[in-house]
Amino acid sequence: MLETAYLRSHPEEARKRLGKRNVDADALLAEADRLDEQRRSTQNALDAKQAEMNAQARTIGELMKAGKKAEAEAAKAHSGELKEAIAGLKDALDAAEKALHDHLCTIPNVPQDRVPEGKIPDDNAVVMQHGAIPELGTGAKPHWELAEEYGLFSLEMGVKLTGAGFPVYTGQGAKLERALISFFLDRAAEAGYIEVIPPLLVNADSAYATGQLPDKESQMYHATADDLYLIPTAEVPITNLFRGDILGADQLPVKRVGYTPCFRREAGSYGKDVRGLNRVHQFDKVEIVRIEKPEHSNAALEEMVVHVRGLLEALELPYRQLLLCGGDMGFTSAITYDMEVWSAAQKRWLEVSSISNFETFQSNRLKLRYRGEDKKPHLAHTLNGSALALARIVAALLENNQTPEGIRIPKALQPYTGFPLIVKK
RNA sequence: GGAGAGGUGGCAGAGCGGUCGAAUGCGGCGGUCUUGAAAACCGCUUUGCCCGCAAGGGCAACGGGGGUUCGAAUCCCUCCCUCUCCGCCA
Repeated sequence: MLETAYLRSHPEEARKRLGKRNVDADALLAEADRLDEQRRSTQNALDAKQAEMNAQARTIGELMKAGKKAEAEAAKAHSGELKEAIAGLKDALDAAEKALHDHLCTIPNVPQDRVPEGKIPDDNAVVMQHGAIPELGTGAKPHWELAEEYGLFSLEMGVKLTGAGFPVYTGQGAKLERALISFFLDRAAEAGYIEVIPPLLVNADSAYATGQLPDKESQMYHATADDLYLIPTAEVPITNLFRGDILGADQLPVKRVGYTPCFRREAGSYGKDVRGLNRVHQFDKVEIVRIEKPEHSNAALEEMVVHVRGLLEALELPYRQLLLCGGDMGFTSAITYDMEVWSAAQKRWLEVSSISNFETFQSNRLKLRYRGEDKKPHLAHTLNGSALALARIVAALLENNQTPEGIRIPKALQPYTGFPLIVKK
């Protein structure tokens, strides 16, 4: 959620930056301005009445103490209408605050200046590309066929247990999954991220604070008996760890990493996007989260990108880095890089990481602050990135490394799998 | 799931319905003293919103919500949470 203070102090900048989104920036900001103005004038009126009320109560207290009963009673006479006025203003203030808040919830974060213009994924900028695109011979198989052949995972088994989109990993496939998780966690630890194993269910307050609620409710599984939500990403519990905190300047930066399964309903998806592991309802992901001072958040973003590139290079996967255009960015982000790996049999790029700087958009809802040089609390910047999302990495690894002898495991991963080659069962 | 206890400032812990945003202790910050440090002593030390260039001022907040009252941290209702014991259990 954007800060009204920012909108008031930088109206032109906000309008310009928001203009890169597929939204009517002028209308959204004008309405925000109007509602904010209304809220403040109501607040002023209420404050004045309450000050009056307080003064009167104090007077009556003093009269009572002095034993001037009659005068005290007389002073009470006026209080009825004051009370009524206050009640009315309170209702008006609640309504004004709610209207403003609801409206602010519909305004996406303002993109940074370097975010490219554009409305669709084709407008994203390719920042860099790394690694040769492998040419597989004829007979190359997509990962879902390889999975069957080598007994690595089964979506059919998942259907029996749960429903579509819940893979069951078996044998070397299960081992590969576990190896990747350990590998990613170890690399993050080396980079200074402290590991966290959070709950997989969160309450509505948490889901709200990181922005999954109210707008993306349909993305999450909801355990209604206890009113808890299955996390769609570790970002939710890990970022919420710091909800409401005021961190000391010496506590920054905060660097956390967490492995969790992620649960997504993915309502409305269909077609080639959902074949095999391309899009599933449950997948494993290692997520890195950072809390930074504003002046350092963009440098932190680049550090995260370098970290993720290192992972992809260690896995010997061809990849490219995109800078998302204004129209394709997530609602809460100020700037996002996507990392995509080449899936050689499908001959397409698969998104395996999204690395974003949210600036104060999330921390405003989280009320996550740090104490600045001036000893006062300021909203911190939050960032996160996948490092990495497992299912699609597995898909690319299987496809790109298939050979007549079996599926080759990248060297860096072999200490974790314990085998250099996936062979037929 | 059953029974009981409790939710106050960073922590601990007070608080007759009337200047209580809140005693006191600890912690933290600044200062005096000291060659330095410790100790001792003195002062400061919550957050949000609003008005203001600032100085400063106003309003709100003692788990959440509602009620009683001229006035509530203090009384009533309700919800939530935590802890202890019992049951069940990886």
